[in-house]
Amino acid sequence: MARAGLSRERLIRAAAELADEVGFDQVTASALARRFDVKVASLYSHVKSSGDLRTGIALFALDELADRAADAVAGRAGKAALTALANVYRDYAREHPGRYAATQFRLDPQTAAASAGRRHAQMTRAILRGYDVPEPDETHAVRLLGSVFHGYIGLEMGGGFSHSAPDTEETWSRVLDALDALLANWPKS
Amino acid sequence: MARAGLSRERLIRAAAELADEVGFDQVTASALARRFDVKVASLYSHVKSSGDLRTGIALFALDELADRAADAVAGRAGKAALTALANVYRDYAREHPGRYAATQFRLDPQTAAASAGRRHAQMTRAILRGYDVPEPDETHAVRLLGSVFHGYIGLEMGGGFSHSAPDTEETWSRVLDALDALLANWPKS
DNA sequence: ATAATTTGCCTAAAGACCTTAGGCAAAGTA
DNA sequence: TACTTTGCCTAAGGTCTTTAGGCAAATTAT
Repeated sequence: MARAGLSRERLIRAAAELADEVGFDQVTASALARRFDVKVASLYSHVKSSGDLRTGIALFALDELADRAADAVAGRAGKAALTALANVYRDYAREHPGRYAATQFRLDPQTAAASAGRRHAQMTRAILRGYDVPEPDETHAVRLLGSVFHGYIGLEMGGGFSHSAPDTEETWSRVLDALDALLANWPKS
Repeated sequence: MARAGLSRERLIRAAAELADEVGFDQVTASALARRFDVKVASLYSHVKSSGDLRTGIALFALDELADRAADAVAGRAGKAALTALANVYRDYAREHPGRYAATQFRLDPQTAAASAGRRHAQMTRAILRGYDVPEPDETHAVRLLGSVFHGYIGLEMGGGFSHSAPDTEETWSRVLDALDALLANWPKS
């Protein structure tokens, strides 16, 4: 019987696509097996468990997203960099909702440390260099930016802004303006 | 055989407690049945489905949280109100992680409209009255506050701030300072 | 080229969960 | 006390996860 040519890489890639189509938490070993026209048990040679599969998607997405972010901030500074980074996150979430969701999958500390998480923090930090945020406050600012991006995207995708009047594009740009202003006049501690 | 005295109310209450103990997405009809020492099928007279159960928890949590929020903002204005509201959310998330998670469960528009969601938006809006945010910008500000609260709590609970230096309490208070300052000098559109 | 080994996918099976259908006994009503 | 309703039960079919053991295809060695 011909082989299907499975591999951890291919499985995770396909699982990421599946996540975008049906939602991250609907990603199931069975569905993935079906997609490869293979029996479920066959996946277990390549992936330790269902959780391991999810972890794989998360790491993949984190990495892909970090690559895009790095591209976006390269050669930009100040508000241009801020906007570019923010839009990368938001666009990624819209384009690849499943992968974006995977991005928030809780990883154990080990795995998290080895993930692209650091790169993300690093990039946000880089943006602050275009502003006058004093060094000891950097982490606070990084966390604030992370919160706003993550929070806004979460609410927007979750339909939290659905039935209110002004469209979300405008709010988004106002939010970025506000963040820019805030970083520009960072309150002296 | 003596009856267990199930009811939709009791089931949802217990499910909310279960959620806090094992996590919202580990809330399962089976686990709940076990807790009542009852067969799983018995739940289906009181609850339409597993999803219906989750919806129930979500509505319950949304309501409980809105009550706490209302208490907190009552008699306060300006920064005091802002801080109080923000802390209600954060404290609730820490005290009742499962219920807080339920709060973000995606409801269908019908159900969402009938939920306490409006009350939440209303309270955030009320806080803006202590600041000079022009009326047409209110929605933008409400969304920004929601994003920051939701985003910060999500990252903090998800361990996103775990292995960085300054403690999260300080960041939190700096974030609230920043929001206060931002609302106080809301940029003219 | 053939033999030996490794690897990949399969079948089988057991456990957990969800959900529906139909039954019997307890609670509530006539 | 007889009748009706309601609550929890058993039974059963379906999905998903995971482990164990087998056979055949691919790879490597002879």
